[in-house]
Amino acid sequence: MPELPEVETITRELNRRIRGRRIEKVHVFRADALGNRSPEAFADDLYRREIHRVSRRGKFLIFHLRPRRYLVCHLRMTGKFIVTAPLRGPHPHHRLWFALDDGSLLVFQDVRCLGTLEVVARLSASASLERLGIEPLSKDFCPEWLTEALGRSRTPLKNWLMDQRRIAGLGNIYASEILFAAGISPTRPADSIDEEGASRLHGMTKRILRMAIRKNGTTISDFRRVDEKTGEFQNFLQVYGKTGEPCPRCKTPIVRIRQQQRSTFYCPRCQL
DNA sequence: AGCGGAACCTGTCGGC
DNA sequence: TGCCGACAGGTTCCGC
Repeated sequence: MPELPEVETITRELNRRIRGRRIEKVHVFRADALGNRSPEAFADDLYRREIHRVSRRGKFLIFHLRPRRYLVCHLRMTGKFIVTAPLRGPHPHHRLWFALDDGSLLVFQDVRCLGTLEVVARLSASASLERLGIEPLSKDFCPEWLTEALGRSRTPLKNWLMDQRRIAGLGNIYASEILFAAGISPTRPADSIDEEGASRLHGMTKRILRMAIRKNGTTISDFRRVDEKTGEFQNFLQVYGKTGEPCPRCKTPIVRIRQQQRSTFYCPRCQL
């Protein structure tokens, strides 16, 4: 489900809704997300800590707690955080409840149970965070960095963009959309992109991510905001999921191919 | 280094 | 109606 813009949307909304709240109780209905951790140990780690703020790194959501702990979450395909008034009982896909000190409920729900929640004392103790590459909306992500990094790999560009060890936060939707906007084929080897192409790719990456954040992310089926509203960027997609539809630029039918067991959508005429 | 394939899960949809 | 395969905003591990 969520890529950088969706996680950023959730981060901002959680900051608005639950910053400063204290966790009074943790209910675990299904513990898949906790890995090997027992629900009791997990709950003990969080008990009575304050949610000081929420941040994002790549596609990870990070709750900064006081006294100091970090709850590091990955929503994978179908994970969601919803803030609601107290409920009588869990809905079928509710996996955890965090009861907060103002009476509201922070719900973690996840249809496919692929999401992960981890508590650490220092962020550097999280192996998954340590693996992540550059933040595409940071100043460090510049055309020079991109040109240099692309030159060191022969991987097909779409795969390259989705590798979280290189750039953190791009997934299947935005990789396709960025490549379309930049007019570059998803199958081109990374090191075949010249400086001008890298510069376009850099510009479109920033532009599309920013626009998607402004539209509160993309809802195809599952993604929901903290208040259960959908995002709006699905109305602005140019190629993702548009197999057979005319390319918005040249009217050539959009094509779907498989790369790394994922669908890639592109225009075979505009993207070279 | 990097690919394909499978695994982790559940749900939905289309075809027969 | 019901069964089966394909597919889904993700990541990781294994073998080659």
